[in-house]
Amino acid sequence: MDKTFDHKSIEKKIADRWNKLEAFKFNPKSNNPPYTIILPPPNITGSLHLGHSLCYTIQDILIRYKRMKGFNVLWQLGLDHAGIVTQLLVEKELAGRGVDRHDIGREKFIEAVWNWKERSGGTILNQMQRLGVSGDFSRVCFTMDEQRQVAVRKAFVKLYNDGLIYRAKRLVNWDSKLKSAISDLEIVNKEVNGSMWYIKYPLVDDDPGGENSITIATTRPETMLADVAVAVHPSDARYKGLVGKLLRLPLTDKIIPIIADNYIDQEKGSGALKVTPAHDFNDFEIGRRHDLEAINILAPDGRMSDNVAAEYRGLTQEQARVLIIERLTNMGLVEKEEKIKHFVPYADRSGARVEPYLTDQWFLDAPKLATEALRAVEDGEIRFVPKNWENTYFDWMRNIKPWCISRQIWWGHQIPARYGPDGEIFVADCDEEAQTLAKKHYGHNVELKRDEDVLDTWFSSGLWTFTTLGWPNETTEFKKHHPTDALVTGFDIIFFWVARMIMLTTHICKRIPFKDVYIHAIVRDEKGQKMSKSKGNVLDPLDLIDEFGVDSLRFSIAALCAPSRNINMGKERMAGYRNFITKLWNATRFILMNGCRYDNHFDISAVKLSANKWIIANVINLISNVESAIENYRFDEAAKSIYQSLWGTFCDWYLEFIKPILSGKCQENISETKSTAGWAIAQFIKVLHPISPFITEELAEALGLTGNNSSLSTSSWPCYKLPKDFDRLQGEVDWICQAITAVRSLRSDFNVQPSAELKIIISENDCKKHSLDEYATFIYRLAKASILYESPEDDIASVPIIVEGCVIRVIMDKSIDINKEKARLQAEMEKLKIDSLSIKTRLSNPDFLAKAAETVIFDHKKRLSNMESRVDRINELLNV
RNA sequence: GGAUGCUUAGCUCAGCGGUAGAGCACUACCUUCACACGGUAGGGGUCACAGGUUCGAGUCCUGUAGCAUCCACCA
Repeated sequence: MDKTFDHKSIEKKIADRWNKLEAFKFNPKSNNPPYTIILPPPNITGSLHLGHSLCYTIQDILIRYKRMKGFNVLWQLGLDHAGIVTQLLVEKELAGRGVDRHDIGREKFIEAVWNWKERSGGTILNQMQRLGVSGDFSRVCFTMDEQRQVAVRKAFVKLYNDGLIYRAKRLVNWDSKLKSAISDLEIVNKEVNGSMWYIKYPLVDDDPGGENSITIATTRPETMLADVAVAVHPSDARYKGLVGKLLRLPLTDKIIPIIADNYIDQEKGSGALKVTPAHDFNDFEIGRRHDLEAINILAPDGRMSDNVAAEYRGLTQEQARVLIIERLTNMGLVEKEEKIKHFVPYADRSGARVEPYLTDQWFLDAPKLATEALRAVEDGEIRFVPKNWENTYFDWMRNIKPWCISRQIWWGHQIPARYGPDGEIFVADCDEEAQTLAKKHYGHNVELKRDEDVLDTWFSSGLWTFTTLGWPNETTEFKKHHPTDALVTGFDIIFFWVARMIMLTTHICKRIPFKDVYIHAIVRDEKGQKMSKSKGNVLDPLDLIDEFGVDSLRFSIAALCAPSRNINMGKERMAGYRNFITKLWNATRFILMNGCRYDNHFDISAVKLSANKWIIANVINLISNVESAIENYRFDEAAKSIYQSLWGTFCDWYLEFIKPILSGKCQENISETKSTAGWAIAQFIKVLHPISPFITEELAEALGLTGNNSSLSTSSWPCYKLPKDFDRLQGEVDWICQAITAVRSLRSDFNVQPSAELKIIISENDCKKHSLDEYATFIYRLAKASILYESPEDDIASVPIIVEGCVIRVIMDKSIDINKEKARLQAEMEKLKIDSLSIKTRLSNPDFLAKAAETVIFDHKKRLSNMESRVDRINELLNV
C-alpha cells in the first residue's frame, strides 16, 4: 500500500464492483421493512453542481445507512423535463442554426426536445454515479415518459372532476418574451430607476382646460389608455363631493367616473388612483367590485394592441410612454415628474418584464387543497427538519392563491381538455373518453379541439412521489413504499415543490407523500457568497472530486452539514478532511503491516488487556453516537464524532499504546491485541461507509472484512453490546492520558530534548489505583518516561506535578540543569509581569484612553490577559 | 412594509441553563520504524450591545444595532 491514498485508482474500480454485484438493485419481493426516498429529479438541462452533490450525498448517507441496517431501501431516481428552461435552451440551440420553432411546427420541435433529452439527460446520471449515488439506476423515471404521462392525465382528470381544477379568465403574470403565463413564484423583483408622473384628469363639467381636475400619480402612464375610473377613499376630505362625478380621460376623451373604494391609501401618490383592471392585480379586484370593464391594450408580445388608437399600435410600452408624456406635457396636464427607484417584476427564466395580463387559463384551487396540506404538518404527520421551516410553510400555505397551471409553451404535458364547437369543455384521459362525454352532452358526435396549452412543470413534479411508484396502479412499490420516509431538499423549493406535493398527494392518494422533510442548507463559497458564474467563485464538484477524491468531498459535505441556512465550502476546509481520509488510510495500513486482520470469530467479551477493553468501549460508544446522529439528520455530528474517535482516540492514543505490544515487547497480549485492532478499525470503516463509501469499501476488502463477491455496502451495520465492566476503564485510561500529557508538557517547558529519557516516580497507591503496571511500557512509549517504583536518593533533582490529586515526580535527565531552567522560567515570568504592569499603567491613563481607538484598548486587554495566563502557568510549575 | 434567521478564537462554524469547543490558520520543537496530507507542546475568546429572569446566562426573556434571506410593494 502507498503512503497516501490514491483515490483516482480506486474510485472507478469500486464503482465497477458495485455495478457487477448489482449491489443497489431494488428488490420488490423483499420482506424487510421498507425505507424510501424519492430523489428530487434534476433537470435534463443540468450538470452536477455542488448543491446537487450536497443533496445527493445526504440522501446517499441515509440510504446506505438504512441498507446496512437491514431495510429494503428504495431510492427512486428520476429526471425532470423542466418545461420552460428546456424549451428555451432547445430554442436557443435551434436559433443557432437559424431555425425558429414556429417554422418547424410543434411536432418537429418536440422531436428536437426529445433529441436533446437523449443527449443531455444521461450526463447528470453519470455524474451521480461518480458521486457514489447508490440508487437503482435501472429504475430511473422521467417526468415526461409514457407512464408518467398516463399518471399526470389521470391526476388532472380527477382534480377536474373533483372541482379543484377550473378554467377562468383572470389576470395572470405574463411573460411577453415567452408569450406564456407563468406562476408568481417564477418572478424576481428587481429595483430599477423610474419616474412617477403626476397627471391631471380634468372634470367633465368644467371648461375645457379649466382649473378643476383630479391629479393621479402613476409610473406607467401608457396604461391610462385602458383606464376605466379613478378611485378615491370614501373618507378622503380632499375629494369629498367629487365621488360620482365624471372625468374626461385625456388623449382618449373617454368619460370615466370617480368612484370610492376602501382599498385606496390616502397617503400614497395623490390619494387618487387610476383604475386599470386589465393591467393591475389590485385594479382588477376594484373593477370586479364596481363592475367595471377590463380593457386589454397589450398584445401577447407586450406591445400596444389594436385596442388603442392607431398612432400607438405596435409600439413598445416604453415608446408609447414617451409619446404619451410628450402629448400630455403639451396639453399642460403633467403636473410633475419625480425620479424614483421602484421594484419591477421580471421573469426568472426568460428575463422579460412580467405583465399582468388578462387571459383564459387553467387554475388549481390551491386554497381549498391547502386545508388538508396544512393539517398534515400541523398534526405532525409530516415533520420538517429543522422544525423552523414549518413556519415558512405555514405562512405561505395560509396565504396561498390559486395556482395557474397552464403554460402557452410546447414542451410539457399537454392539458387533457378538449373543446366542443361551442366552447364546451371536456376533460378526459384520452380521445375516446372525451368523445363519449361529448356525445352524451350534444347527443351526437362532434369534432373536438384539443387544448394546446401544457402544464406547469411543477404540476408533474408535484405528483412525483406516487407516479414514480406505479400509481394509478396498485403496485407493490406504491403499497409498501408510499408514504416515502424522507424528502431531502433545499429551502428554495419549499413553495415550488414540497408544498405542492403535500397538497396534491394528500388529495389524490389520501395519504401524505413523505414523513420527514429534511431541508438542507444552500452551498456558498468560503466567504459565504452565493456561487455564481459571474462572480467566478463556482466550485465544480467534479473538479473537487479530481483533486481531493469523492470520499473527501462527501466527508466534507457531511461535516459541514450543520443545521443552518448556508454551507460555506472552501478548498482549505476540504483539504483538512482529505487529510482525515489519508489518516484512515494510513491507520489501516499500519494495522495491516502488523499482521492484524478482521476476525469474524473475535469475541470482545473475552478481551483482557485494559487498553483493548478501552478502545472497544470507545468504538461501541461511537457506533451508537453515529446511529443517533444519522437518525436525527445530524450528519455533521456523525462525521465529527468519527473524525474525533478515529484520529483523536484511536490513532493518537490506542495505536501508540499497542505499538510496544505489536513490536513484540509483551508477547502474552499480542494475539488479543491484533484481533482487537483489526476489529476496531473494521468498525470505523463500517460506520464511515455511508459517508465515504469508496475508500471504506477498498479497506474492508484489504482487512478481510469482505470477500471477493461481497460488498461493504450490503454488509450489515455493526451491533455490539458493551460487556459489563468495560466502561469503568474510561476514568483509569483517561488518567493515564492526562499523566502522559502532563509529563510531555513539563518536558516542553523545561526544554528537555525529545530523545532524552525521563524517570517518573508514582506512589505505590496510585500505581495500584491506575493499574500502572500494565501501562509502564505505554508511558515509556508516549512520554519517553519510565516508572520507578522505589524512591531514589533525595539529592536527585525532581519536579513534581499533580494529576487529579496524584503526585507524579519527574526526575530530570542529568544533562538538564533544573535550577537553570527554573531560573529561566522565573525570568520569563518577571518580564511578563513588568510588561503587563506597563500595559496596566497605560490602560489606567486617561490621556491614553481618550486618544486610543477602541480596538487598540481591546488589543492591550487581550495581550494583558495572555500574559497573565502565562504567568499563572509558570507559577504553577514552579510552586507545586 | 411583513416575516425568519444570524452576530462565539485570525477565518468558517458547532454549542442553546452549570469549568468557553472544532476544523483550518498561527508559534516552538521533532524527518521517532502508519501517516510531514504527520507528531508533541503551546498561543489566541468584553460568546454584537443594553436591560431582565435565575444560586448560576453564549445558552431563557425584552429591547437596540448591524448583516443576511424570503414574502409583499408598479398610486
